[in-house]
Amino acid sequence: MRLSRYFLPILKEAPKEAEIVSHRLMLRAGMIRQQNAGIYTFLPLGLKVLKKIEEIVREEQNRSGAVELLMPTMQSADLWRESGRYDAYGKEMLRIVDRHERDMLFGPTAEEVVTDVFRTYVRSYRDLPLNLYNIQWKFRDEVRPRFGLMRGREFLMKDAYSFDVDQEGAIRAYYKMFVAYLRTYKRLGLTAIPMRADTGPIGGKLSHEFIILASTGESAVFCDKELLDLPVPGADVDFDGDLSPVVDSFTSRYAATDEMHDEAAFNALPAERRVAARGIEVGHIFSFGTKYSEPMGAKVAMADGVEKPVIMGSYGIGVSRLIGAIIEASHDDAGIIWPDSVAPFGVGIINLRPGEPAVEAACDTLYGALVAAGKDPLLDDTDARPGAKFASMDLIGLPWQIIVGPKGLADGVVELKRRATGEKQLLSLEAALARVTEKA
RNA sequence: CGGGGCAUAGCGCAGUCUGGUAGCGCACCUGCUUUGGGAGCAGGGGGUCGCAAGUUCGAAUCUUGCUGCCCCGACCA
Repeated sequence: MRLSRYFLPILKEAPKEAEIVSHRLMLRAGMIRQQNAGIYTFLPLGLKVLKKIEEIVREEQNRSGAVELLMPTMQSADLWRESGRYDAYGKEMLRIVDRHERDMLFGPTAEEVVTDVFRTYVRSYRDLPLNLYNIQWKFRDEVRPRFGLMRGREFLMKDAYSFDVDQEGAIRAYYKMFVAYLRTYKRLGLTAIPMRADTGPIGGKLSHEFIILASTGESAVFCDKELLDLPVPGADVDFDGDLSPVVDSFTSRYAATDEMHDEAAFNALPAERRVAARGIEVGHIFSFGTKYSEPMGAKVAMADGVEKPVIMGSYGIGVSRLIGAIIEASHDDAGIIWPDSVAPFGVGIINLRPGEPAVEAACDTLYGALVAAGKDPLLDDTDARPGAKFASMDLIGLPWQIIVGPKGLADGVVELKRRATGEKQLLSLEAALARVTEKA
């Protein structure tokens, strides 16, 4: 993409409503535009990041064996009356009456819809296990939306739902998601720590929040330092095999949010392993048995011919929230520092002297080669001054910058800069290209 | 939902206390000079001062009501 033909409204000063760093940087970098409290337009740059995160989430869900579908944003109140949640949910649910006076709602989650889909088609234990997921916009009419994308009212969520014949199968389904989540966050450049979560009135031990550490996190968290460096399974992990060693390696170490915190257990750790920090919740998984299958009649015939309600679990990742979370975890004074996996463009090329033939030619060569290599470059071909271009490129945080100017070209070199480290080196065009396109 | 704050040009702000018909920086447009870390000079465009009533000869400024947004707390991907 050539910047002169793109839509990237960069702001020098952040609007005053933005307080936390990720919100400020997203507004300044022209990624989002607030339309209402907790409701945002995703501008082109923000949309590119959202799509990249979404795709990584999707790949890891698929790898674990979950199957994607797409459920509607508008749901019928009748389904929610079946589960008993229509009255229970409260004001967070946005309720709408259509032209025929039918009660509708903007889905805050999709247990009811997915259970309805399941009961319509699945009749036999032989069709299980099954895990259905979708990546869809949700709406929760939060009392106090805040922190930009961290707590919006309209947000993009991946929500998966598992169906099993027995508790043993449900645990297996839970473990698959547990491992898929570890892999997902790892690929996003984040260190996420699973923490035991309150299961509420449903009970059961199977509930974890995935938390990333960031000073601006919403909740206080406590954990064993060893959790920060535990190995995460590779892409070759066998999801049909025994995942409990992996899960146990995480769950056997102390980790809790403040509401689940056990001071005594925490203090039993050696002092140097105690981590007390702030955290951002980026995922939540739990197993809830027959809470929905029972009242909604989602049953399968067992081998003996008797019908039994299925055991369910649900697994959420806040996809749009992750944009904010990644920025909270990865930025400096100059702006965002994108992990390579989610960067909106792979490489930024700065043309310091648009209109000068040698510089233009070098930029065109780089641009063409990077496009061919699939690196999706952004070429700043505008006539802004060098300082402004450097500042903008640092702000939007692309992993690599190639700076092309007449002085360097006179010596046959361009400057290659790594955004994360600030490291700069003077290289020939070919060497810079090779460096940027080599496999990480 | 309790507590606090803000609303003046696209963004950041001054002006409000003490009423006299709106200003600064950035951004934007034109021209010239400039060009390796947010350029300089000159000229220019853009605002029903959140909305509505009221007080007054006169309201951004005073009064009342409303709306929107932000922050702290309780709750959530």
